[in-house]
Amino acid sequence: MARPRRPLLSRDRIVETALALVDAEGLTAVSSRRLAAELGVQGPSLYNHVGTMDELIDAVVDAVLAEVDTSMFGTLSPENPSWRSALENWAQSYRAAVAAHHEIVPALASGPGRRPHALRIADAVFGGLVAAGWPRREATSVGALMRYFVTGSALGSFAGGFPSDAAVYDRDYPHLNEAHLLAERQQRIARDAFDTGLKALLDGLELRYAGLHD
Amino acid sequence: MARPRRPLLSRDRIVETALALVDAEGLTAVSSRRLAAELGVQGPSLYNHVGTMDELIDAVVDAVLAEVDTSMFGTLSPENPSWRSALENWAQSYRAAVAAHHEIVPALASGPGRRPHALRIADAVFGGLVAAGWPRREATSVGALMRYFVTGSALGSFAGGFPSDAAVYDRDYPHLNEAHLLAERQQRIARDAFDTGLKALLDGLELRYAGLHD
DNA sequence: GTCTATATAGCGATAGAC
DNA sequence: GTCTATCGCTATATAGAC
Repeated sequence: MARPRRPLLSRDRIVETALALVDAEGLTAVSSRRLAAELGVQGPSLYNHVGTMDELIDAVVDAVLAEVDTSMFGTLSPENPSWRSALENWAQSYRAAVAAHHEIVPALASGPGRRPHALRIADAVFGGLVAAGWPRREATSVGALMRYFVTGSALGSFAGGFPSDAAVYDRDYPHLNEAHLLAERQQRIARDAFDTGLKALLDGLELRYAGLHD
Repeated sequence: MARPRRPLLSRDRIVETALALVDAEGLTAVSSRRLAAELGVQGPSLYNHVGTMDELIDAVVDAVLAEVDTSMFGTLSPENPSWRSALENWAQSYRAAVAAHHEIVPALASGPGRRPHALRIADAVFGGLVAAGWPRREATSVGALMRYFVTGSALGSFAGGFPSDAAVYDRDYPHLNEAHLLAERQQRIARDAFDTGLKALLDGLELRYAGLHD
């Protein structure tokens, strides 16, 4: 085939397909040839729409971050300074987005990169906190430390994925049912730890906020 | 050279050299050939001591975790229930270990894997918290959530490394000095966020601890 | 039983034809 | 804008030297 009348590929379609592939088979399944095959195309064709493979993975991560809801920060103001519920809502939304694509986790850690939605999120959080009465310098710290906790939770909870690990469990737990129970139990523990940590963190921040405003 | 009288390689020496290589040139510099060259040996020779390259990286990560100090947890008891300072000390030690080898960060995120020291750490934390009066179920959550925050901080603070990014900054900030200032500033922000978050988290946990014991 | 040598398969990426 | 062809790279398996 030579040049088709209408493009077969687009950057969006590539990113979309790559995310589906990551979800289904993990990050290592994404190679130029494999992904191209999924798109009904030859490997090098991708490079007309994407600079490098690393850049593509970055775009896939950003697509996941696009699902994070920061809308509540936009409603904050001196009259409605409910920053606590905004942070809580955002943290849960972030966790849910990563949980829905847990194979992406290792890539999440590879630096901030150039990820528009990461910036959008950081900006929304910072703006909301300032609007709710946090000093700018404090708001920077709070935004960062909340991000630390949320991403750390995502990593700790979902990294290394259980599904693909089933074979490993098998050696020690010959009954697959038990392996599933183990994974579920681990998930419940992670959920509890996240909720407990989020509450403790927000409680601690309320103390700090009160200390700043007396 | 054929078989030498005395082994040139050992697993420890390989891991040690790999860590030095990671520190100096980053994770991507570690390939079988490159690492073997560093050891004065041919690439495939490594496979006599190491299963796969991934397993080696896991061992390198574990070597970093070996530097994390958990000794204070061993001193906790009903008579000395100072779990707060033990957690604080441990968190700072963890951060310091990762900071000393920040190029390792992306690997830190690739699942728990089989890392003996990670288990040692989790066990020490859990044991100390229980000795200090935390119920077992709560201690599990607290250990996990603290790990979330600490690893998330390490990732957020050190991922993507600044040194190798200098070229990227260059485009927007033609003066290298400014790039350095930027990196330093970013480091100070991360440090502030970590300290603020650690304090808030521990404050929140003290509230919880008090709630459990009345 | 530890190393070297060789070979396979797959990777990202580029060049040039159409 | 997609193709074919190709380069140089990688991890890893296997065979054989000593």
